Amino acid sequence: MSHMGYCCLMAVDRDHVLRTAAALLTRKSTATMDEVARAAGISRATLHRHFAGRDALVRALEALGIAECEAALDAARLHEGPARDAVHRLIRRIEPAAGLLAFLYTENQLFEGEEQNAGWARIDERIEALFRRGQQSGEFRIDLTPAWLTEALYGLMASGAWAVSEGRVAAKDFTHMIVELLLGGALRREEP
Amino acid sequence: MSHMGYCCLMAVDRDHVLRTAAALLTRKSTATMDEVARAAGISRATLHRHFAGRDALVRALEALGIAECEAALDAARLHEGPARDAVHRLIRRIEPAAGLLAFLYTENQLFEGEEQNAGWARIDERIEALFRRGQQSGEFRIDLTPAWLTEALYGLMASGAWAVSEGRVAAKDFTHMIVELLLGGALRREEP
DNA sequence: CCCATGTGAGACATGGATGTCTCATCCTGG
DNA sequence: CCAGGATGAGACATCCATGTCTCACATGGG
Repeated sequence: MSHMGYCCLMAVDRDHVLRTAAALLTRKSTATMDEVARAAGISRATLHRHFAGRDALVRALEALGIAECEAALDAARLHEGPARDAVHRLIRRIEPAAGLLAFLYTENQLFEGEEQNAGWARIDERIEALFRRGQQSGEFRIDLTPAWLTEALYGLMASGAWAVSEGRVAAKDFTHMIVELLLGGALRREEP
Repeated sequence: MSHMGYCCLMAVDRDHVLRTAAALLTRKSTATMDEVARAAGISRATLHRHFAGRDALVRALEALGIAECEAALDAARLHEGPARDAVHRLIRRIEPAAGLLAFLYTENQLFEGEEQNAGWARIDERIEALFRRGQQSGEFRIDLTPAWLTEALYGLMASGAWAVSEGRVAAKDFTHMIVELLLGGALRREEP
């Protein structure tokens, strides 16, 4: 416990702050650093000690989102079994992070010129690969590109997260609504 | 031409400014008033003469978006013919405004407490009615609520607009991608 | 016990966007 | 030609979020 630093509190707090910030920014993406701090139950000074500025906070949030996404990707074991079941597992696993992802998704829309975190490219690639596999196995229709299906998945997750947070959709239906809508469109219709 | 006011330029310019601002804010939602003005080819002073502040501009943009939406709703004649064809017509008609709608959709997410324009409620209701009609006629599955289908339509339009603007999807495929994905999910599968 | 570290509260300066105002210019219609 | 409205350029003042710093406190370990 010597070289680990002062105490174990720092890492714990950092994670707690991060998750609180994610929850707040999901609802109000323009929240002030002060609001973020108060939401986490700490002062603005302490918040700034952990994350040097809003940029750093958002970047940390991005890293968290990427990590949770990749964890979900791993846990869903995308290359096993039918692609449609893999999509279902993916969405189920990723649901807890949907709010954070929605925030980051819209946030990234205004990064325009700047290069974005390479993690997103890896994630995009893995999801696209899943849809491609489904197309090659004949499960998914081929007139919708994997890139579009991936983008649509992001859009539906954002819509779903917002709809839930505004009470237009029950939280318990989240996964079902998204899976059914996305798969119903992505699955090739069975011929009569 | 006497009581119409000074000259015809003002109204024309107002519309031009509005559309330019819509195009810019669609790509960069944090654009400065100065950037908006320069994009429209006018000075910040003149922009401020037409729209007293950013709030007023966004509100005007919102009114424009609502007007275009309702025009699309009218033109699509939602209560005629099969519901699935009506959905197709709606998306086709609404496509030109998709970028603006995407901007307003995400913008509205942070209006949190404030009451939002009643126009959105009317539009939501008309779209939900369309999905409800499709469910009652047996065209659409009933396990996805009209509210969710409406929300999903917004989300897919936003995703589609962004995907097109970033070159991940061809602009000419916009309507097809959205209609096929949404309807494929909303349509009841034909029993084998 | 006493010191070190983390923290909260708050002051202060800074920067960026915005609202407002003035003035010179331009154009157009009478 | 001339007067009035509209515009562009720019100067300011202001507001708000942010970055930075100081100081007092408390808490826990040596």
